[in-house]
Amino acid sequence: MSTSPTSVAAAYALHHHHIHTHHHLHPFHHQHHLDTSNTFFYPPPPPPTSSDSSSNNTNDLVLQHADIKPPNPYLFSNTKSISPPPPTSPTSNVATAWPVIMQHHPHKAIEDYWASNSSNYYQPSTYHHHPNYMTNHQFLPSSEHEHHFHSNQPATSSNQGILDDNELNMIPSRANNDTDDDEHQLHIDNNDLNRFSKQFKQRRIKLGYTQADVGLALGNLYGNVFSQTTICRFEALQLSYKNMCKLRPLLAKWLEDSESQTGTTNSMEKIAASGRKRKKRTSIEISIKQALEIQFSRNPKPAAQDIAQLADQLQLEKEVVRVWFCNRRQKEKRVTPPLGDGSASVSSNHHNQHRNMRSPSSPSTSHGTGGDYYDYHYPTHL
DNA sequence: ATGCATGAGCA
DNA sequence: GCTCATGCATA
Repeated sequence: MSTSPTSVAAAYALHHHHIHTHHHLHPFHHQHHLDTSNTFFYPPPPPPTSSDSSSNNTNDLVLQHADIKPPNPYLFSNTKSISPPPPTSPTSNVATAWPVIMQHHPHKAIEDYWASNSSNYYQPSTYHHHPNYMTNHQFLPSSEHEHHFHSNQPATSSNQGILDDNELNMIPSRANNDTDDDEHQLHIDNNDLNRFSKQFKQRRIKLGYTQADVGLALGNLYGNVFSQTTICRFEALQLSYKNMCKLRPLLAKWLEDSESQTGTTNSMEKIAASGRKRKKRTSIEISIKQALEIQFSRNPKPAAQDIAQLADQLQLEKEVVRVWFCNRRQKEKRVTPPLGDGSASVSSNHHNQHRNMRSPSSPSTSHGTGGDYYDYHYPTHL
């Protein structure tokens, strides 16, 4: 909150080219859907004051991934298709294969589900089904790295003083704390990410771009667009460690390019909606959420049967409950996980992930801190 | 900024 | 059915 009212531009353009070849002037102009809140505000004339004091260390940010190819002019250029982006940089596991994958293969079960709940679905206005949309899944290594997460940094509160302006100091964190050897490396990365994300946000704002703009720009650069949500989460370190690492080089490059060519104009358009129905977001009552939280603290991975039962008790669809748990688990894996109260910590057999101890005081009671959303204090559960 | 959702890929 | 990346819609 407190963000400028214009901060959210939830429109996406999908007119990026896929790597190989063509581009196209996107045929879609989706003008509606610019509902009130999601207005478009395009990069206001970047007040480029290059050499901003704080940016003295520009390199500090953009460098690390030397693999990233040099800046290109096609940033934000709507009309163009630039030549193929770097298909094979290391970082590019991220941007390599760009199959235009757009086939839907509906799972039978889902179809059935839809059929029986048609009223709960609507036509999404997404670019997901656009031919140029690509998922990043394909080039993702594979899921292993489970053990890389627990290094949670006190992202917010602990280092408030930081980056006030031109400070680039590093995050205090547990620098000298060499508890875990194998984790050592990770901490470094985490600090790096932490610092980067902050700087990124600062500069992004300085350049006058919204999170949504950045997402679109990445599409121009690499061919794959990202949503405002993703950029937001990146800045807030609310992505998995791996995901953060994957996006960092892309964002670093964008930043570099943007800062170098101030003044470029750009235009982005949203593409038309298409495709399939999307389930309406179910709103789970706060009390129900509390119950779910309690269950989660007891067993983050309930069996199908448990889910069914829970769903029944809570009067929710089983699928909703299942998804809730999936999302909840994912949340635990973010670089900056939700703060939970110690008492409810997950049992988990594998190395217990230390949650970030952002505020020593923990929370289970209603404290006025900003933490809120998850500060239900588990009422002695069932 | 974030809650609930989708879908690919894997087991 | 899970994980993981990602996003629509909304608070």
